[in-house]
Amino acid sequence: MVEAKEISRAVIKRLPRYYRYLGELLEENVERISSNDLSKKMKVTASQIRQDLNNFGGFGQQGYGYNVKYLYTEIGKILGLDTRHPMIILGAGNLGQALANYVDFEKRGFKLVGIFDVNPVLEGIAVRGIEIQMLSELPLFLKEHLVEIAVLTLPKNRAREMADMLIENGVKAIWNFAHVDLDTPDDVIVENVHLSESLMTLSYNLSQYRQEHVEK
Amino acid sequence: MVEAKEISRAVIKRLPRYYRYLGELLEENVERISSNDLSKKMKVTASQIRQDLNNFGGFGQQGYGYNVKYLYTEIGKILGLDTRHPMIILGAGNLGQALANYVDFEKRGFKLVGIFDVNPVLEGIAVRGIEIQMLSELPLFLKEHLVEIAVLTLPKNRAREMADMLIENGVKAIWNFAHVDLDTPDDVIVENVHLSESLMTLSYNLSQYRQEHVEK
DNA sequence: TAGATTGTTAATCGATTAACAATC
DNA sequence: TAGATTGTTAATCGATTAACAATC
Repeated sequence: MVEAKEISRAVIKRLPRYYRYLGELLEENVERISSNDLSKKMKVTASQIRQDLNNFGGFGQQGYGYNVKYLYTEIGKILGLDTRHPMIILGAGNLGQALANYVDFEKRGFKLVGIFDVNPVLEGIAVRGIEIQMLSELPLFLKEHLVEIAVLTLPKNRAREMADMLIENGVKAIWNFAHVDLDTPDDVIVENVHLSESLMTLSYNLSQYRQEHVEK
Repeated sequence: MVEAKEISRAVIKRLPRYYRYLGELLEENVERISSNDLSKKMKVTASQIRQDLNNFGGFGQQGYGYNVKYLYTEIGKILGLDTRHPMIILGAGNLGQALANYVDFEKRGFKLVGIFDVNPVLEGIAVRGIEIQMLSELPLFLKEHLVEIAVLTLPKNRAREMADMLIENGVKAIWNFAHVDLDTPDDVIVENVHLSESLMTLSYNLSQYRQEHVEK
């Protein structure tokens, strides 16, 4: 059977934040929490929390609230953190290496199985136990290994061709740090992280605030 | 005089993307573009483009469209990219160094003036001409230099205390890569980049797609 | 049982799209 | 002038908040 109702992007974007807060509560050994208490911590409305969670099922109990551990586990499942996701990184520059070294990913099921770069100087250098390979070896690698997620941390000119090659070889999701919008078929998931756009948003808010508060 | 109407967050988040596409058109020596043609390139509605831009003024001309260079420049101004933003990085790990090395920021007015870390091994090492200093030197540095933006690329336990210290010393904006929500006064701008949350969103979409298309 | 708090429906608010008169 | 395309108002759609009956 196929899940019918489409869940809005806005809701999904909020799930990881719920997951983070519940994880913290769990570490503090909090057993249960009401939508009201959680709403105060997270600075959202209790109504939104209940509404969001009920997209996926009734995780709470009237008069009690939500069991922290249970809810944490369930959201983890919804986010697909209970399964193993083999992942490769394309581009072993600072950003690629930063992501490779990020321990938490492994905990959440994101298993780094390869790192690739064009720079021959980097060949063979190990990052978290994974030796950097040449990008030219990637097509063969993809034929021999199951890779679910590819992380693109390379310059934008190379990103597009690499995306095409990845898709051709069955990669199903791309975490894209290059400053381009990739053109991909519907069955390939793309999640963009455009850092420069994030910084520009910050810059806008800064200029805006200044204009509103500092009379010239 | 103070700008009255509040512009929605959704619109602001789209501005950098317009800016990017206009920059590309500019490089291709395209002189003018209609909202309709741009909408096809960007895969948004023409209506949205016109609506968005008209929040800031009438940049187009009936029967002609928009002058690419003019619009590019104007959006740049709106985003505050025409002014210099002195910036420091806290945390000189891979991520901090990746951001420090990102050339484009400098082009857009984001001027790196300092890098700080706790690790004494890193002290004095230069990244893009800026020597890494110890975090303990930061309060004094802030008293002697004007810093507008601080980039937080350090572990979450340290992020919160550092944010407090930065704010106390007059820093007006924080680009936060730590996995915490900072508690800051209204006049301090915080832009969060929660990478793990982005990856979880990707993971959700992957699991979701699989459930919808692969019957068990 | 009484009190607390969810799940869910209804009301409100905001954002997107459509339509078209204004105008270059 | 005729054609193109904006700027802007109105209509629609979607997301958030409020309210409350259901129920633990």
